[in-house]
Amino acid sequence: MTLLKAVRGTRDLLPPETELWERVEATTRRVFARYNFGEIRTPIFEDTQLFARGVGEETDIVSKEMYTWEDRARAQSEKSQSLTLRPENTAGVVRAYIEHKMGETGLLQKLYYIGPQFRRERPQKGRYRQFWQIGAEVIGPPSAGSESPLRDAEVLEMLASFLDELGISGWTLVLNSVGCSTDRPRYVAALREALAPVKHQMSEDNQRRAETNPLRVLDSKDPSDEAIVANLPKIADYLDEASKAHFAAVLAALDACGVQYEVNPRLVRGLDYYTRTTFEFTHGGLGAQNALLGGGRYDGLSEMLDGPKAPGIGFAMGLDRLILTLQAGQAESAPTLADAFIAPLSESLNAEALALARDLRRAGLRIDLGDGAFRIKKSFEIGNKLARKIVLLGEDEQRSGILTVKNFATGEQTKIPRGELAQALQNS
RNA sequence: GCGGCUAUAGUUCAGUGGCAGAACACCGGACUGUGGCUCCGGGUGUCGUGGGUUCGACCCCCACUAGCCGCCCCA
Repeated sequence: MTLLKAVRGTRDLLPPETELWERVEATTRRVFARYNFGEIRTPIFEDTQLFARGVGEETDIVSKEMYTWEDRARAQSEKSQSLTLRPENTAGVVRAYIEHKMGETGLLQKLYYIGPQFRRERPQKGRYRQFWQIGAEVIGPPSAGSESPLRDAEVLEMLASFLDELGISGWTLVLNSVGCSTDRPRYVAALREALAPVKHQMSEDNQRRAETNPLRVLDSKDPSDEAIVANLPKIADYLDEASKAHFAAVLAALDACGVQYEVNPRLVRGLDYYTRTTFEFTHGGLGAQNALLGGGRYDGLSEMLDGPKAPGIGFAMGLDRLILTLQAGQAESAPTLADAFIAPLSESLNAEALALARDLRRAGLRIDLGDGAFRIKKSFEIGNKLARKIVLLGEDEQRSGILTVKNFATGEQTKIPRGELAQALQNS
C-alpha cells in the first residue's frame, strides 16, 4: 500500500504561502474593479468541441495537452459526450457571452476571471498541470466600440498598473500586430514561400516548424538560424491599412499615458484566434518560462463559435509564475500572528475560555485558543508561536474578572478587566 | 513527447559494500501560574517504489515513480 500523493503536476498550496495568493487575488479584484470589470466564473470543464474550434485543432494544446474523457450516456436517449478540463479560459468566456446573448445589451462586456486551468504538459517549476490563471476579456458588438484600439491600450495600461501595484518591477511589455483575418493567411503564405529555398539549411526544429507552423520559426531561439530568420518577410509589411492604423493608435495611446513598451515584429502567439494586437509581459528570472502573461485581440473568435460578430481583446496571466516572481523578491513569509492566544489554565475553564474567545472575535480580533489540559509552560510556548499576546484565564482571573495579559514582544504583563479586554487588545 | 541531473529524519543536507548521521525543527525534563535565552535527555527513518547482483545493498545494476533543468510548446 503506497501512500497517496498529489498527482504529477498538481500540488497543495499551504499557509502561509496562501496568504500571498490571497494578496494577489485581492489586488486583482481591487485594480480590475477600478476599470469597471466584473467577475465571470465559467465551468471547469466544457464540451471538447469548444476548445477544438476555439483554440485551434492543430495547436499543441488541443492536439496533445488536453485532459479529455468520454462522459458516458446514462440513458438510451442520452448520447455520450466528449468533455475536457479547460486548458484556458477565453473560449469559455466567449461561449458564455454567446450563450447568454450578452451582446444584446449593446454594451461592452468587461469580464475577468481567476481560476485553475489544466494542461497535460511535462511539469517544471512554475509550470503545472493544474495551474492558475487570472485573465480578463473586453468583448462586445462593434457598435459598442469593441474594435477600438483604445480598448487594447486600456487593457495594457491596466496590466501595467496592476503589476506596479503588486510591487513587481523589471517587467517588459512586448507587443506586435499579427494583422486581421485576411492579413495573416497572406503573410503565412509569404513566409512559406520565403522559407522554401532556405529551410534545408536550418535546424531540425525549424525545418519542422516551417512545415507545420511557419509563424513559429520567427520565435526561434536557435542562434545558427538567426541570419535566415532576420531576412524573412516582416508581418508589418503585410498589414492592411486598417490594421496598420489600429496598431499605430494603440502605440500612441500607450505613449500618451507613459506606459513603456517594445515592439517585437517576431512576437507571434500560438493560439489560432489572435488577430491584430498581440502582447506579452516578460520578466527576467523565470528561466525558460519568462512570460508572465500574454494576450491579444481576437476579433473573429465569437464567429468561429457560431456567435454574433463580437470583437474582443484579453489576456491570461500565469498566477503560479507571478507568485514565484513575487517570492523571488522577498524573504520567506511568516504566518500572520493572532492578536491574542487565550490560555485556560485548567480544563474546567475551557468553556469559559471559549466564551471569552467568542466575545473577542465578535469584536473583530484574530484570536486563537489553547486548552486547559496544557501545562502553563506549554500554553506560553504555543502562544508565543501563534500570537502577539497571551491572555491567561486561571482560577484568580475567573474569580476576579480581571485577566492577565502578557505581550510577547515586550515581556510586559498587565491586568485588564474582562469588559475592557477587547478595547485594550485593539489599541495595542 | 524527448534529453540530462536528482531522490537519506518534519526541513536543509552529509555518508560508507559491514550497527543510519549532523544542523535546525519537534517531544520530554530542569520549571505544578510564565514564552524567548540556557542546560539535560529523546531519532521521530520503508535511505522514493519494485526487482537484481552479493555472505551482506542506503551504497553497485535494471525498471518504475516523482522533482528539478533544458527542448518541444506555452501563461
